Amino acid sequence: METIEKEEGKLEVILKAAQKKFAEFGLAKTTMNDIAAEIGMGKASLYYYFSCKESLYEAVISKEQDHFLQEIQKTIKPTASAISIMKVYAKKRMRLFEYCLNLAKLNGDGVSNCLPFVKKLFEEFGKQEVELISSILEHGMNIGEFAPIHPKVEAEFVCSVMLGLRQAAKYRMKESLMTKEDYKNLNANMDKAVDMFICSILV
Amino acid sequence: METIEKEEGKLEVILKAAQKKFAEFGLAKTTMNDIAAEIGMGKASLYYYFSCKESLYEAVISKEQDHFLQEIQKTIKPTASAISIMKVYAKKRMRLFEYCLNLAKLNGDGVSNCLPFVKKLFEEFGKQEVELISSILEHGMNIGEFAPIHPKVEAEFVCSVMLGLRQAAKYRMKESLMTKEDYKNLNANMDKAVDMFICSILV
DNA sequence: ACATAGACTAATTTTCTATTTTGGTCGAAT
DNA sequence: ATTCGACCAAAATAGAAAATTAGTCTATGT
Repeated sequence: METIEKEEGKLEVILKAAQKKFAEFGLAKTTMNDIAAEIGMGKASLYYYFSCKESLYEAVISKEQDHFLQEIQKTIKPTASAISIMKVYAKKRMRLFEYCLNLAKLNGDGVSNCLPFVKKLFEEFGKQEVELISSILEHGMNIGEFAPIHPKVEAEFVCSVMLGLRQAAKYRMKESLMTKEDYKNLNANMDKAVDMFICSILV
Repeated sequence: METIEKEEGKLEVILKAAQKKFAEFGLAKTTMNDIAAEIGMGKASLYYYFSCKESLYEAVISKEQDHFLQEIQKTIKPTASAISIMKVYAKKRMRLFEYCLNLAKLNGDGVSNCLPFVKKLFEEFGKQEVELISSILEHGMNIGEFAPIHPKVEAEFVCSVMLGLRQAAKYRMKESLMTKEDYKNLNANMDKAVDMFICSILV
């Protein structure tokens, strides 16, 4: 029995095409045809794998979310100091958003004018990130780096600041698209904010 | 020669009506008729005082801006510690936005999908606030409370965080309107962020 | 001159309708 | 198990018709 991997599963191929098209046009402006055409398939065939457009979009977001959280998890070594983990977190978070474009869009566009199920996806991701940061903070408390705090409360605060800085960057930018310069500035602000936060909870 | 003040100037009356209506409906959805009707005037008469709708809106924003900056200036006593000034600033800023509704809207709504002249108004206000905070930080440096920093850079960072937190709050809120609870949370986050910031630049 | 407003216009917005596109289904083919 | 052409109903789009609205001009009273 040979497990040949020359071909990735069809599902994977579809997801990649969908990821690409959704990132390019957004959920509303991407048609099922766009996605099918991208991989030379018939539109109807997509419905063999996904019950509807929304579920395909959900799968794409889920994929990016998993990738995001998995990559972040890698940076968390129980041996490392919580301080350095938090610092690495901020940096890696920014870099990951460049790959997880749909996730980034979810964080960048307003969530008020979007479908309820998209809002749910965003909130779910937010919750998971709060959870993750909570665990880092707890780790820091356990090894005596951080003062006794409410991990969840503080994690929510940090997430608000990070989300906010991204929004503020979009708000302030000159063109309708963020330039390299904008990203550089955003990165700097993120690092600064996280440093400040860490400083504020040191023992 | 007697200076009777029983009647406020017509210009003032118009500005108040415009402020009210713009705050209620926004720039686009407020008609010159709405404003004129509010004070029992003919629409055409407004054009005796203001050349166009935009200039009337500008005047309203200017008025709120002046009020905002003037009120803030009051809190800055050269004798007070820069630390306390910054803390008061954060609190007063939030309270003032509840009165300067059009200014708050400018800060709350996205600025990307609006007229260029509105974007300019926002940027101008932003600049003035950066200037103001800069002066507070410099004051703090002069009296030896704050470490040697670049006041403008730090001021811009604080403004980004404050703008961002407001945006994040809008992002996270359940309803399309902010509840008392949302405001309470936003207030807490603002205070916390400013405290953190102050802490980060102490000598 | 100072203020005000009715009547008017050009431009913009809104509304309504005809047309196309798109999400989704089904049965046939492979 | 997988793919797709043909089809449908719903949604988006486009374009013309109708209604609002910003702004002007002139007349009128003060």
